[in-house]
Amino acid sequence: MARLSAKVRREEFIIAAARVIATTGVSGATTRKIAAEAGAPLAALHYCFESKEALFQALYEEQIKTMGESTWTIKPGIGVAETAAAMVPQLMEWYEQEPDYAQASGDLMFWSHHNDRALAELGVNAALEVMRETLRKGVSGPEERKLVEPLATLVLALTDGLLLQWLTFKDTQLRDKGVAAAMRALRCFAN
Amino acid sequence: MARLSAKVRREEFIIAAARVIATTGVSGATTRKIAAEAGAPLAALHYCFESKEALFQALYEEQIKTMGESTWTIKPGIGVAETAAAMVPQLMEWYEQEPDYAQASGDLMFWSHHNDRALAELGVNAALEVMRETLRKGVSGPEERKLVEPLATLVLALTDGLLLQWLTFKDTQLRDKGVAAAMRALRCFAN
Amino acid sequence: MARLSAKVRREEFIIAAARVIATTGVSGATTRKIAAEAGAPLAALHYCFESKEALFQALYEEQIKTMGESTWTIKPGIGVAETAAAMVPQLMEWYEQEPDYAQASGDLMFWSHHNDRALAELGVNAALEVMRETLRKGVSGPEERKLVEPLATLVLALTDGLLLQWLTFKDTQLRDKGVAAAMRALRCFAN
Amino acid sequence: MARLSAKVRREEFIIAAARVIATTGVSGATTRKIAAEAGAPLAALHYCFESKEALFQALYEEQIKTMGESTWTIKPGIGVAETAAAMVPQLMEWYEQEPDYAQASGDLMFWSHHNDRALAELGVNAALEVMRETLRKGVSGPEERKLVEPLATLVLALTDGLLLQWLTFKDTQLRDKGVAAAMRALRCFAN
DNA sequence: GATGAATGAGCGTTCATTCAT
DNA sequence: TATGAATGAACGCTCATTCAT
Repeated sequence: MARLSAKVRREEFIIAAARVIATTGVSGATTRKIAAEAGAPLAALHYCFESKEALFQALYEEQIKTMGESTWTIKPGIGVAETAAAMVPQLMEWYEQEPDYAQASGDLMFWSHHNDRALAELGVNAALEVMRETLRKGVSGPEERKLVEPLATLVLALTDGLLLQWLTFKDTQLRDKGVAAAMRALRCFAN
Repeated sequence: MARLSAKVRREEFIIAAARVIATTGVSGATTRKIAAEAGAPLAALHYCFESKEALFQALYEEQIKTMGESTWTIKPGIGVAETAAAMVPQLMEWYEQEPDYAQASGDLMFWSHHNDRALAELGVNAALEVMRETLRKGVSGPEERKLVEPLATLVLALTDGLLLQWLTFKDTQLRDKGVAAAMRALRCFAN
Repeated sequence: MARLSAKVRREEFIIAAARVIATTGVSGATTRKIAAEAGAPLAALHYCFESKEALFQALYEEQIKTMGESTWTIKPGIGVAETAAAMVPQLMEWYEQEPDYAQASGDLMFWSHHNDRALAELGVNAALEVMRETLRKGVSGPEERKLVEPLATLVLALTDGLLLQWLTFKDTQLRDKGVAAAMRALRCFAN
Repeated sequence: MARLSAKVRREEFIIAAARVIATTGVSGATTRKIAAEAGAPLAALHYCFESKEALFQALYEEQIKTMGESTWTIKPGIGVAETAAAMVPQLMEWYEQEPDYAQASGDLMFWSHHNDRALAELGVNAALEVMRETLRKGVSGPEERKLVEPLATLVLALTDGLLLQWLTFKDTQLRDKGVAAAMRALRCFAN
């Protein structure tokens, strides 16, 4: 019970941290604000996490894990071109459904550059791996295998880039045009 | 310290701010660190800028301006496909030559999301406009005009996304593969 | 520093603030000086009070309360004339016994004019009410009731005015002459 | 011309200081605010005055001088009682006509306690002397001479005290009642 | 185990003042 | 002489963290 409670508390702090970072950025995300957002006493934060940095790491790691566990609606063997194309709108949709996580994820990406390069690399590598795995599921022929790697890079770059534009404008129309263009680019790249 | 024109001083603070942000991130970029990096007394910072925030804005605005003034080696009338393709390596090269500005620019992009949304939009809009203008120079036929807009979005998204990967790994080989893939994607998108 | 109840700590800061204000005036009463005077770390001040202003308010409010709780040696039914006359030396004596509070009280009176007018009015109203109440205790006949209000004003004005002179010269002889004159004026005013 | 200009400038700074002190109190009266209020460059203040303190002293001295030069409408030989009584409303009227000077004067009185005791004493002594002189003009018989000293003390104390109440409430009715009471007290004191 | 109390370090900013011209 | 430029010192305050209970 106590063990569980601690786990639950950790999770609550992580969620609160995401919300606060999404609102104020990393530089404005103080322990006080996070504790308040979590509805927990300030000292509890350091009871659950060694430091604020550790909390941010945990959040970033969780976001990486979440991305890995995300379910993609991909028809197996549909071909890498269609698979890659299908990934873009699905990712962007997830960003829209979880705007706090999307925003915080970007903030933490840059934060990790300055505070934990290994984690930063882990994050991008994890994302790349997710792309690869998903693409592999769609592979329809042996010669398509060679396309998995560059497509993974492309899909990640495109979705990151489009996320930036989305976070800036929050403009659905603009986003959809970008998504359509990205899909077409990926399709013809792979054909 | 010798008497300097306010303009020179401002510029020095801006350069120092870029370096400090590139090293520590926005959250670690304190006025004292920036002043030390600039070799100036702390009070001088507030003599030149109303606030730390104003300094960051000035830096971000300058980066936007710099991007607009960057010279592209584009052969006029070469066609939008080739133009778009040519832009990717040129931008990435600039990022490599100015790593501090590249890193700080990313940090400030997210910082502006939380502190000055108008500036954030200005930044992305400026970048998009640069892409459009450059693409227009390469337009070879009237039917290519329609491609300028989606290509601008794509080039920006791709280069932003590749910058993220580059900032994370600083791996030249990886970057070149990404650049090659992006170029191919853009070429076949436009043909 | 040992663990202290928040109440005790607050009180210590208030006393320290009174001493510092009495010495340096409000404009010289910095948080650092007050904390040093209280023998407490600077951060503790802001743990107990929201701001320096809040500490000053608390001090001023306490002084108002203290004044209300002060015990007057008044024989009931002695008549308003004698009561009013008796109040002057008693108040001046208290000022002499608590010179820091007397001085700080004057400083804060003017400080409150500029920072919290409501508090300033509260202070004077509280003082007036104390005068009224005390005078009422001395009332010996129904026709004296009408004298309570003007006497309250007069006693307060006279004691404030004499306090100013006392704070300036700290001259006991001078003060006693002033007190004697004030007593005579009040006596014959009421007869 | 230049000499005159310097003199004029000094005067302008003094007037500006009075206004700023009246508005913000001594603690909020910064050199910048005063210079701005005077419409003069900041450095000019230190060109005219050795320090901010010197400016405040000059202001306080001028206020003392002004008080000495104030013209009283006193009928000679009317008797000390009537003279004293007549002084109260005249002073209060002057306070109403020059609210900034009245407020600043009070602030500076307490400021001088902490920064220049000699000046503080000078101020009160000057005020007392003004009271004495004016009272002497009204003396109607030799036996009234003895009343000049205590009356001077009383008039000053009463007007200071009433000023405090006036500055706090800015309530004309209340002030007039206080003035009436003070006049009656002075009259019967001297008869 | 859980938390209110406490704090050293450092924050962004403003101050009165001086200096170079 | 007159002033924009410049600054050391200090300001009020908040930070992440620890400690006593």
